[in-house]
Amino acid sequence: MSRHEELRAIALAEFATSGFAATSLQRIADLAGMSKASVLYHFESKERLLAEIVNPALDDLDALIVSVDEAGALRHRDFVERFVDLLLLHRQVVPLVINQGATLDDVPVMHRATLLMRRVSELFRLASGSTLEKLRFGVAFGGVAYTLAAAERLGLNGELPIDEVRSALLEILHDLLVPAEHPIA
Amino acid sequence: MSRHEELRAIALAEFATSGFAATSLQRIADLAGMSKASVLYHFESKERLLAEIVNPALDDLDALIVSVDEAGALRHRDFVERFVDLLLLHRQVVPLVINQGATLDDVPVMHRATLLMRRVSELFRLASGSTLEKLRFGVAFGGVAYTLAAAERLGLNGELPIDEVRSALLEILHDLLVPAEHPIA
DNA sequence: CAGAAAGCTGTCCGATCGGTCAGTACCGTG
DNA sequence: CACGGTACTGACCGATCGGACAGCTTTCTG
Repeated sequence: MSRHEELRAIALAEFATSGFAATSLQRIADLAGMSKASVLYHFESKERLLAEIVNPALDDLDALIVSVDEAGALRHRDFVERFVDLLLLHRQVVPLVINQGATLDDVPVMHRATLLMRRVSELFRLASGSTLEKLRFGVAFGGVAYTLAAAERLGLNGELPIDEVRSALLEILHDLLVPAEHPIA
Repeated sequence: MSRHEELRAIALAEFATSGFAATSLQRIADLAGMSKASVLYHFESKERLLAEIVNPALDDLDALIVSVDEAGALRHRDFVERFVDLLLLHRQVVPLVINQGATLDDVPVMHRATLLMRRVSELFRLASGSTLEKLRFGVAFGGVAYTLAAAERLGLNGELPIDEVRSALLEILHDLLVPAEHPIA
């Protein structure tokens, strides 16, 4: 792992657990065993460091949305599965965006995240749905993100087998997001 | 509304939308039309201000938990309803605790919040359940909290009728938390 | 070996942070 | 009128923040 990637990994872990504003460049430098000035040699600013961390995940999300747009129709079951895989792949970035997106929406990369999440919600055409449907969407994705954040924070990576988490999240999300398909109890 | 209460309300709104660390005493003072020194006259420290904001909600949660303990058994449906009402009553505090509890758990009042949430999870005996059950709990409460945070941030208070929100959240939470009672589709 | 480039650092800067303190204006009460 | 508390303020403090910059090594390359 290059020094550049190592710094990105360290910063991501700190941003996700302690918050962007609360994580100083000095702390990142200490964890990496170098000086603050060296961190700013690799990344021209703290904001740029954040952008390089978050953008890859947003790129993947963008690609997923585009592929759905091109397909013309949304196959819920299929989308939920790919979405969950994406969340798991970028599971450290998820809480960062979810928990601090509101606070940092003046930062370009976080604004991009907000726009992408809005497009996801429009994909489900739930933005114009009933209050219940809107809340189902919010609870589903907010809930998954929060759960991943908590798991990440408590270090349950080893304790909770990731494939179990995957199938559980799939079931929960499917229950919440595809209400039309499951019979009323 | 006394000056003291007014400051608490202003600070709560800022803490919830911008975060505790990112909200300076100077900003609170500006919003209240007074000097920073005056804010520190009313509240001996920034942490104390946070505590006075969060503790009333935690007191209510504590009382709810105690009443369940005394009842001996947990009636899921009943508890969920009272819990949702509590979340709605303190809906500005919820995102504050959920989103920033992890970051600020060295602050006593936030640590108290963490302990109380743990007791709630134990109430459902889901802490020792399967991975699926653990995740159901996380998704449910994380999702509700995130949704309330988003609604608060986007100013949907007027747009989303609160009684509609209440019944919708009840339905969603009940679906997620009382899986044994709803027949498999 | 020479010199360019990359990696890294100590030092300094202005701004802002939470918090302290002496002092001031206003208040109801004797 | 005098006075004791309440509300409030400007000035100041040390610490820390993100960032700029000149200069020092190390490494790569012709």
